[in-house]
Amino acid sequence: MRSHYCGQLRPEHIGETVTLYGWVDRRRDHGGVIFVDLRDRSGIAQIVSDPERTPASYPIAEQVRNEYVVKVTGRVTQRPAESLNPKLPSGSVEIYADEIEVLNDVRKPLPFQVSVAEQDSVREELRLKYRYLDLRRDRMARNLRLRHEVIKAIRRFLEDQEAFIEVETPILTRSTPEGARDYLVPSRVNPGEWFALPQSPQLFKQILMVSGFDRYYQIARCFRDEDLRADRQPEFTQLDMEMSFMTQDEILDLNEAMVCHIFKAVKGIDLPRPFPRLTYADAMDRYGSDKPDTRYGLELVEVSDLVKDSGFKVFSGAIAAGGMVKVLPIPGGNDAISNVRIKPGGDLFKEANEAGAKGLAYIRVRDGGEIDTIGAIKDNLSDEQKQELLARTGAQPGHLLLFGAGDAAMVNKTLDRLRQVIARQMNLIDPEKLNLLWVTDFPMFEWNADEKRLEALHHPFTAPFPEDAHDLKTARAQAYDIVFNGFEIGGGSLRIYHPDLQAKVFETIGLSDEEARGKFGFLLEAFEYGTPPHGGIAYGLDRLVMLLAGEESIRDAIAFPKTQQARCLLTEAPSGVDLKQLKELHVASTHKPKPTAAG
RNA sequence: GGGACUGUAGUUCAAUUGGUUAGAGCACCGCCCUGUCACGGCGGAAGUUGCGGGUUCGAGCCCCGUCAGUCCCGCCA
Repeated sequence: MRSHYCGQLRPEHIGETVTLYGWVDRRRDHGGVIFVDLRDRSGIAQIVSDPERTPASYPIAEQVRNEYVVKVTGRVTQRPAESLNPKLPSGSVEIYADEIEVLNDVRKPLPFQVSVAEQDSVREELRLKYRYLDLRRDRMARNLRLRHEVIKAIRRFLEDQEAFIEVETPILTRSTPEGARDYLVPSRVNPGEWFALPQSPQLFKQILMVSGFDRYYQIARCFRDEDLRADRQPEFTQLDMEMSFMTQDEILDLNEAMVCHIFKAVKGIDLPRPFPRLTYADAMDRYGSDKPDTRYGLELVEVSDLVKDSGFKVFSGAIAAGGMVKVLPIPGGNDAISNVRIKPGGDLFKEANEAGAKGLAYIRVRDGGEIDTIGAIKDNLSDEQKQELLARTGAQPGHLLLFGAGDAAMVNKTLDRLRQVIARQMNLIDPEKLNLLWVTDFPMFEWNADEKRLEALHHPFTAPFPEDAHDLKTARAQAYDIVFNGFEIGGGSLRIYHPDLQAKVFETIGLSDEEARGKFGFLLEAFEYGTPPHGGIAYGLDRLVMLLAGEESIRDAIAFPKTQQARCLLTEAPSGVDLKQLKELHVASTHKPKPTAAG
């Protein structure tokens, strides 16, 4: 006799006598024959009980109701073909039960329907409060198994094929140099001192390179105390990697192989290699984004030089102020997008407005080829300029051209948003497409207008290209992001390993030697003992799983996620604590803890 | 910190735009039928319309506040 947990019955088990455990999905009895659908990882195993053969089982089976936990012993048989409904997730085998034992009851009614057939959308609040039931549902169970398969594929590839080892790094640690708020933990034995939960294992993995573990990885939990989004949780999982003695190209190549291995293992898909590589400058130029969705066209065209001397002040003024004018050409946009939507009050205007644009100039190319546009363009651009515009943007009859004018960051942000919204609305996205690409050559720094200083775009240990190192302020970094269908799923860089270059970078971002020593002196000291050239990458694992599962929220890729208020509805964390606990931790209470549900 | 949306039976949704006893599907309970798979038939129970206040002859609907959830901006290597 074989014993199975939770099903796994397959046609090759026909004829065997098995014991099966699981949750009953449905129960019906027909003429003394009991039918029980048992939830199974691959669908449904059907249990049949015949009271003529097994009279003793009938009274027991009668108790079987939806969601009850049962143990079934019986012989596996083929189901009659005509009884199979191909639209339902039923299995092709059934068990002729000799015995059905109810192992446990379920409280009724359930907070929401869990059965396989009922996949109604349920309020997320309820799903999170009763997460154990939510995870019993097909969709979530599938997502968690997919997550497991992804992690398994990562481990197989990195450990078995590429000789990486996993090293765990501390959860109780110091603040890392990344810019998010830390979660803090008071130290009882060190009054007044605090640990921080890691925002990433960044410093430890670089130290491991100094230690000679030249191929490190970790499935690492990370914490950032910032506001939540559909794709951001305060506690998330990173695939963290670091390796020594490798060039950027070698690192990208290895990572491509890994990503392909994952897609093959969990989706059975062979991704074409190499992945396209776009420089940051190209990505911004063509898409206005450093994580472009290349599943559709709608590429941007800069026309600053063409309109810089025009009488249209919005254009010429923007350029005079150091900005740019760019066009988003939309094939078929003339019909698909009405003026109402572009003008104040319209949805596209609002999108542009939220990105910082004051308005949206446009040109329509009517189906006959004649041009229709706003007055300011009509009056202030010559016919030659208009024709040149059409030629430059490849505009054909039916095109709509939307203009962005102003400082480069705003123009790119505006047109990037419009590009995405319009692609979605005009159904330009092929759901079958899986576009992976690298964005490389990021700038080292970006200007922080609030603090009036340069800031490391990636982090301050990122190495510049050697040929750019003479002028760090404008240098390109040896940094790279991997983008999947418009989502950044990972990013990394080669690191600085020479103290004098590191000092120059600190100087550039206005960090004094003293401050740098204070923040991560231990790392700088470690670097004095023979640091190998090294670099790495980190992937947002939850986000990757979300995308592979076709979900739109990272919460659907995490077993026990937090709400947008960073609360856990299942455990009701965070919660107040006893004053006694606070005293032991040398923490003064200034806020009354919120009353818990328990009172 | 800010903007938007949502909250009605266990659940998913209705409620003719302020009108009298708040309905339906599924789930639940009871009975019947019986190789069924979203089975079928008959019947039943189920509601402080998130909570508090206000306007009104009258509020699920309007106003104010509050709580919770979602999406977004800010924030986030």
